[in-house]
Amino acid sequence: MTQQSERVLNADLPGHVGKCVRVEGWVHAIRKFGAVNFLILRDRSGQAQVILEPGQMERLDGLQVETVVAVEGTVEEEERAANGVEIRDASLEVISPVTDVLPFELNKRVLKPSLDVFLNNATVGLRYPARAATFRLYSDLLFGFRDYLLGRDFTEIHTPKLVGEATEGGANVFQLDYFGKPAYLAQSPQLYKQIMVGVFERVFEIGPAFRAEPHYTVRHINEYTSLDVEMGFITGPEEVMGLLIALLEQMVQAMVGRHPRDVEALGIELPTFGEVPRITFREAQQIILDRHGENRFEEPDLSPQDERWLGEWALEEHGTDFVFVTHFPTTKVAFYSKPDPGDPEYALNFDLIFRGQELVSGSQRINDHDELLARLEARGMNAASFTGYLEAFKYGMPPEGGFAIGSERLLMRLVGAGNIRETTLFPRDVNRLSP
RNA sequence: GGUCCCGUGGUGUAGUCUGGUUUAACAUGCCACCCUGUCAAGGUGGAGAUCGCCGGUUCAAAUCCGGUCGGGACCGCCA
Repeated sequence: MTQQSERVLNADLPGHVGKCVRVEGWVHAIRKFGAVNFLILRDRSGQAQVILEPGQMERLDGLQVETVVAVEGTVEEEERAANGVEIRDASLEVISPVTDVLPFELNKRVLKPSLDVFLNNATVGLRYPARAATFRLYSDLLFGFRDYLLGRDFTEIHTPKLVGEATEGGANVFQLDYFGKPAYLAQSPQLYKQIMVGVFERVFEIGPAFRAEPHYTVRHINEYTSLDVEMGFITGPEEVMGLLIALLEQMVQAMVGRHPRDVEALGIELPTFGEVPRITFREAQQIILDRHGENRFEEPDLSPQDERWLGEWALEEHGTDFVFVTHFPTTKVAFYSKPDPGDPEYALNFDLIFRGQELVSGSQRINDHDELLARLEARGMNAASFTGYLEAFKYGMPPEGGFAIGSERLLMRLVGAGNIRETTLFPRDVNRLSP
């Protein structure tokens, strides 16, 4: 049995100058010059340049890029190589040959295929370095999310996605057959996370949310990953909003700290936080009237155009990429949102707009059992189907509140993607159920 | 669900408005050959598309009309 060198990652090669190493990865590109050939090898850490003599080059005859290979050779300093080193005197071993031509080029500066073609071939398309980098940063954002919350005594939970009742009412749920009974895919962990405040005070969940709405927009998909936070013993929604901003700052820091080269390579414009303005729904409408001459006072909610305008306002007037809009009409918010005691027409809720798009919504919740019951009945909802939820309030619930971040939207806005499907690994939309 | 746009080699586009010198063009990819420093390599040559599908108008359709399927954008709704 021949002694096999231990694998070295491409990014670590500069620390192995003069040594014989083994690298493994995918053939990203080949540049043939007859006598001397360049092989660009890609692994999880990055790319490396290998010099292949013609005899070694022959081993790739008939094979395509993305062939998986192992290369053993000597690391040499080389100014002309991309990261200052290259591998010479290399011997190449094919680990997994590729004979089919790729559906589109992965080794060009720009990715050419339309989004539809890309997504139909996402299994290989995601290997495109910039796309892989995007999702590496997504992982960092989630790390930052966990890191911040665990550090503040939050408990991570996972609540069921198969539920017997539609979470918040409405018909926009996927129904399925559960041993002969109707069941639904959870549209939100909302009710369960509130229940869990009664156990842990502070909880969070990273999990899927399913929405059966047939929406055709660049910012909606039918399965998305929701970043849910819920906390008890709050003094008001302001406390929750403060935590949200600090949390987002840490998430961005995690991204920059863990993969600064990806941040740079993707040309990410880091968000400006500053003092995030907090305006009420009515104030937001006034701003739109003042700045754009559009009277929105009869509208029960903000339109996408309104959100874009408010994003511009926040940037120009407050130098921040964020703006809170609070106190939406009580009739418009979810049944569990607490009305403002000072003006019950409006709720103690908030939306956070990031770069002109709704990113987070949250509120202080009704924590009084009887008030909750009355609210359900006033809305014509069947209180009997909320028995388990209501029980948690019957047996003692502190003032509490929370929010949910659309994780793919956050990533979309950070990397400047034009469509949420670009920041979802395998998006589920009205027409797409595979891959 | 409403409105509007788009389907041309593997991929991305031009050509469509104003039907006919279009054996459908260009780039990239693929194949072959040349090249000792590329890094979006370069050069020469080659293969690859009955122009989404069905029907209609016409002497003639990628081009005009109708239907159909597929894709995209905006609105509604939301994260």
